Amino acid sequence: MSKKKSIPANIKSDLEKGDKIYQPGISVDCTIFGFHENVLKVLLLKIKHSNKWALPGGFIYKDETIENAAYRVLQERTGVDNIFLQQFNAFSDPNRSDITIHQNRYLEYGIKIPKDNWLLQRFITIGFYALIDFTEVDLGDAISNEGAEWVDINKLSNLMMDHETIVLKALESLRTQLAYLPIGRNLLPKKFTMPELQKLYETILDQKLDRRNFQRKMIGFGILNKLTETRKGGAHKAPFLYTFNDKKYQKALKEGLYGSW
Amino acid sequence: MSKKKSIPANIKSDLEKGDKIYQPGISVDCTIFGFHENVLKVLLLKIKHSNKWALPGGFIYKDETIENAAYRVLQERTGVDNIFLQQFNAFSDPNRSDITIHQNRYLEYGIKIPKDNWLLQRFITIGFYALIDFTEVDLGDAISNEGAEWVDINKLSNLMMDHETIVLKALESLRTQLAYLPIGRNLLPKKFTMPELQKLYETILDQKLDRRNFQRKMIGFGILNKLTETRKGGAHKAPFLYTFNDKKYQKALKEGLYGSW
DNA sequence: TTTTTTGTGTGTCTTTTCAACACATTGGGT
DNA sequence: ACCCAATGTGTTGAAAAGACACACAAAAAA
Repeated sequence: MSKKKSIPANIKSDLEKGDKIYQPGISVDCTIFGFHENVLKVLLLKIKHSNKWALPGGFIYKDETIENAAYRVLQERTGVDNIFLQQFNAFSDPNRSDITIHQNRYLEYGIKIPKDNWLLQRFITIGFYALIDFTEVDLGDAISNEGAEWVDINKLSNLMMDHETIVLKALESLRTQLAYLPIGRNLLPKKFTMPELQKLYETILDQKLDRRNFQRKMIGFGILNKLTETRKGGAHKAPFLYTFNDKKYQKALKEGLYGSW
Repeated sequence: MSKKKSIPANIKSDLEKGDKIYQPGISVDCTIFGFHENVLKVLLLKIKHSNKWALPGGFIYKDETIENAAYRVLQERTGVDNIFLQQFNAFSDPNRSDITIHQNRYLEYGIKIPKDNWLLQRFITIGFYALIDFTEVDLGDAISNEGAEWVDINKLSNLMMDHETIVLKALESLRTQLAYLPIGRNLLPKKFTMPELQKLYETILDQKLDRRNFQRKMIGFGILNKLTETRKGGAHKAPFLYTFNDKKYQKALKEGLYGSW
């Protein structure tokens, strides 16, 4: 048995008055994608006293939209502002919840959650996925006391509840969107090279692309600014740096990269 | 004042015990698309004692998925079995609800809904869209006592709450999916002609398509069976009839019409 | 300093796809 | 029997996609 610790005020009030301030039975969960060292990663939270991992998620205040709730969660966890956020699916398996997670969380403070407490109800969760510039996130700082880590999308294991399903569905949605929407603006640093952008695409799509055709296609989209600078320091010929043309990028986000039919 | 009518048992129990049997604060709303006389239509319900229209929707039982709830709603309203159903968005504007609609509904029976009743809470709704063979729906039969009507997608008016927003978003999703998924299987009768299929596409996309290129493209997808029969009776050359190849159609639904990159 | 290594920049050719168009065919109307 | 209008089918040129070759530059090795 662990020694009783004093319970933080917000955790206590969530338990006792959560049903008054939150929309009951609904939550948001965010699959946060980041790109680092040529690997696509998702931000996961370590659950205390357990070997399981969870997606950052939260509840919805009675007077806010789910989009706002998702953004709030992202802000709290990453501190980043420049985020692409996209709702993609609601998950509603009646058995998706795992009440032991909540119970263990409060057991730490010597509290047993009453059976009829709102936290132990069935929850339906709205899945969002977010694209974030890995380099702007400071895990130690903005993240809560529970451990947080970027996990390789291909090495997921021990996710709680249906969170692995959610991540995989998020990835599927991202891949689909990649076909007709520009991405990268939020996953890469301000300045980046063409090979870096290509690696990002290859990683998300999980397939090799032809270097020269990729470049021609990307430039054809007309959303890039080629800079005169190059990225020195690499072991070989210095590639040019690019930035996204914000105006045209936004336009492409609205209208799509192709004109459809 | 209208004379009090006796209240149906299920309506009464919904009010009194709805919070016990339904997931609170969540609903599903279905945008049901049908295609008739070269017009894309949605199935709307007339709200009693009001000039407003509503999407068919419903609540979610505590032990069912939202997909199941949506399917249940469709079954109740259309009686049709062969339905393509797709979740596309959750709508969560805190002010989207309109409690007067519920109140008026119960006022008919002389009942005033208590302020704290679950029905008057804020609701978040999950939007589904459905594709249905117009010819298989019998409005008079399966539909509830409130009037139901197929309404031209271009002539929407007086929809309650945010239901017009939901319909438009559904249409947008349908258009997007059209680009990489086969549709038609559920919107057209078993046998159909190429011109009919083309009209469907033109209507959804709201643009003219070249007759010959369209045919080549469709056949190229490999999801059609060309029959030896023709559709006689038209004033001109009899077009061939087609059916969908169910096996290949299902495969295309899973994998998409193109192989992506 | 010179050479080697290797990832990057750019051009060309071929193949495939897409888009525009022309003519023959057929069923019903007159 | 003839005409009309919509359907069936083929062709052609333009555009996009895919495959490939060679030149260049920065760091590392010699």
